[in-house]
Amino acid sequence: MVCGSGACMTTQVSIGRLQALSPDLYRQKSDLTGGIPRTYAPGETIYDYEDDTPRLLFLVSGWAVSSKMLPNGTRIVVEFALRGDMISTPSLELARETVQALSRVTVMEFPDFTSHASLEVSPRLYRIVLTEMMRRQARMSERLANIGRRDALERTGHLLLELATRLGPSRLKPNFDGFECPLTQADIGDAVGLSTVHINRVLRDMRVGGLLSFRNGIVEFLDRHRLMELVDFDETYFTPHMI
Amino acid sequence: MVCGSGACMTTQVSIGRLQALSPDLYRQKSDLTGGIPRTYAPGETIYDYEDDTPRLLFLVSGWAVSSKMLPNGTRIVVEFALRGDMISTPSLELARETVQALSRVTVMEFPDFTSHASLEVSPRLYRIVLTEMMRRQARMSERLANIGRRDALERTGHLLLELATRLGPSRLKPNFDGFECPLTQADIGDAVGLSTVHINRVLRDMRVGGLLSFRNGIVEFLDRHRLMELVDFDETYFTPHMI
DNA sequence: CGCAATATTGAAAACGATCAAGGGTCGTGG
DNA sequence: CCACGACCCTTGATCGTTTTCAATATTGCG
Repeated sequence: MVCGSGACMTTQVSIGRLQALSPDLYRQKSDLTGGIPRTYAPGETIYDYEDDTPRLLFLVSGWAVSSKMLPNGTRIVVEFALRGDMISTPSLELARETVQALSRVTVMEFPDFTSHASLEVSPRLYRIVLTEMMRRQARMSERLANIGRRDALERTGHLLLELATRLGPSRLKPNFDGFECPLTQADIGDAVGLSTVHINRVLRDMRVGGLLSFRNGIVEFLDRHRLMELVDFDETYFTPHMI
Repeated sequence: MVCGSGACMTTQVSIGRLQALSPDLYRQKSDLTGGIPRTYAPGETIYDYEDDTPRLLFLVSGWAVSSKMLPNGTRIVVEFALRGDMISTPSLELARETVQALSRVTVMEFPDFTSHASLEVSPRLYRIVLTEMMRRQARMSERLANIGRRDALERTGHLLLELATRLGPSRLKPNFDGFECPLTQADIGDAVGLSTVHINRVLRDMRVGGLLSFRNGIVEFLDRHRLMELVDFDETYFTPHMI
């Protein structure tokens, strides 16, 4: 479905790179020493439940998608992972999810201590993993609500607003309300349970309605306030804990 | 939405009761000593993110539902919890979920060690919580796929087959393939993202099609094999890890 | 420059929601 | 014992949304 583009490359991750994480995350995650940094190109598979042994992966920069294929040939996106997110746990194996890079991505890789009873693990490390899993569950719970009980406009609006909120204030240009977004319309459709064609129509309606524009990999909120009202998006769902 | 029927009652949970858990679960969960047993009547609220302080709750017997209300007035069911499931974590607070009893229910309650950095916690306890969260994520991931990429028949078929698989072999009568199910059609609709009316029609179609019957709180598989094929249900998704 | 992936639009059809009305069951109180 | 209300189930008719199919741009990239 997504064409991989070569083998995984291992690189050095400089301190500067790690500090691309927000201050809070950096303080917390920097406890995770001994990880192996790796980078992936867009389209590459980072983790595949079928081939790979469980390990812990933290996304340092870039976008990744965790999805699964169904027997009927369709795909469902379980979540889009952003910098700071833990993108792999043994649960992905249970859930049969595959993680792929959507942009150039840097991850830190750790051995999966949760499978080895013998490993002595610091409570602090356990706490970090637990926290990440709780946040993931909160995101999944929100996605469930999105797909299950909202119409097409609300679903796509919610998804893009969620991503904007999780990314934090944009640093693209001054006075620009939006973000760089490597998703295709097919990705969005697979995330909100709609066909690609319909995502296209919904995005057009939003554009002509002066709500938001998504072209050439850039999402711009033309009127974020009105969009939030229209899809009734509650920002406090995602702040401050979930970001 | 569901009328509570009185205050929560605290009772003794005999060893016999705890052993209602499957052997594996019992062996594992019996490490959890010091919990407080409680029982709830159908319709009672077990945990409400708005009122309650985080704590860990394990379902010993009965059915519970974890759901959330959306600003647009609709409800989404995040999961149905069965015996052995951990039904409350701090993530429910993030995700704004409420847990209610669907039948008479017994739970074991523990303080939430994950919020208190000071608490010395055994790695074993951490492991149990982690395992439960992984299983919950796997279930949520499956529910996401169900709602997002399947039609009405497949969704309801999958849900009922999943519940049957998680419950294990029925002990109702010999040669009976089915289970006692305290869900209403509205519960099912809120779990799979369909209207109550449509759930009703789908169940009728399944009944007249000789696939399954759900009447008076009893789900009976009239032809489980054909149903599984029709909705292409892959049992290995749920066995053996997830049960 | 050319190919492959992605985006765009229209028309027709399928699917599920909604509205409306009625039926069954259970528990409670007169 | 029956009447009543609450809750849940059931069915028909209609409406609206979203899917599907098909054809045509457009974009990105080697």
